Amino acid sequence: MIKVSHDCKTELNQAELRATPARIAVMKLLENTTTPVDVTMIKEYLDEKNIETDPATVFRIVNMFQQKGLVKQIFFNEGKFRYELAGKPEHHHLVCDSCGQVETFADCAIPALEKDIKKRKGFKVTSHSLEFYGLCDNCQTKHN
Amino acid sequence: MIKVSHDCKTELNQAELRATPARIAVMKLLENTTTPVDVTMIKEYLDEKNIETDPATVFRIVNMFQQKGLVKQIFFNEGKFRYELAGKPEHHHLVCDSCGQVETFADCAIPALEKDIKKRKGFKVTSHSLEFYGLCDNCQTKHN
DNA sequence: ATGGTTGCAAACACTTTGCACATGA
DNA sequence: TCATGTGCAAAGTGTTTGCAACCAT
Repeated sequence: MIKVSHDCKTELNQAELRATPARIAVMKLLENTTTPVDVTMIKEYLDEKNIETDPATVFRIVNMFQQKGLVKQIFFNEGKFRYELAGKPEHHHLVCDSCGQVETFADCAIPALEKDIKKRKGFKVTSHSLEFYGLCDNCQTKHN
Repeated sequence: MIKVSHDCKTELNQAELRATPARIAVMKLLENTTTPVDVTMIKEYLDEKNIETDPATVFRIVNMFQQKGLVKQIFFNEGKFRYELAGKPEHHHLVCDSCGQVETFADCAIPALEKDIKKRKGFKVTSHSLEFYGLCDNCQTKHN
């Protein structure tokens, strides 16, 4: 029983959030994009869809989504946050320093590391961030 | 031949930077601290040492240091950058969500992962960031 | 002496907040 | 209806920049 297309409205209501046009559109964007997006990108998307908003509202939306556990904040050393849908299978990002393209990479050895950290440091890991920076396949051939 | 205490002045000159009081002090702070520091913390340290500066100068100093490869920018999901001396052995940070204390953790499996990434994605990793968030030993007993 | 550095003030980018108005349930 | 959301404007951070004065080399 595969649910191909989410019903954003219901999804929002389940999170105890009212389904406003802006929120529905942000949900849709997040569901259809593979790269984490920042507030400016979201705003541009809303503009395209002729949904009037201002940045403050977009910030409020993503913050609320985050609080409800719908999205995850990501940081790429750009001085601003990006957001992606939470609940995706564990994965990390490969950020190209040259073209900015973002690939994803699953399957890493972190869970084992976390156990090790607990054992050796007594520190209980609840989350982590792991991003890789470098050159994507394309940019390697272009530039060197 | 172990060099116990660095000569910050020489070190700066080697990096083609003039050894000003502020820069020397920042070098010293970085050498004597185990936790990555942000600009505000640096500024406070300089105040204590009665070295007049303003934040713009501190930003210029850390940016210049970074450009010269003397320091590394670190991000802890706080909305601002921290800095630590570059050239330390590879390690990662354990950031306590409760008290903010930062421990370090060496020896992780990333280098092997990077090879895997190159093989599977063609992406050439030049750097990565890996931080863990959770509860330090102390805060686990205090809060739960 | 002179070019790298700094202080100050102003500008920027990103993000948050207060309040009156609008709207989804 | 009425609590929840939004628009607008203003303010709060963190960071960068232009320019004249300053100081390390």
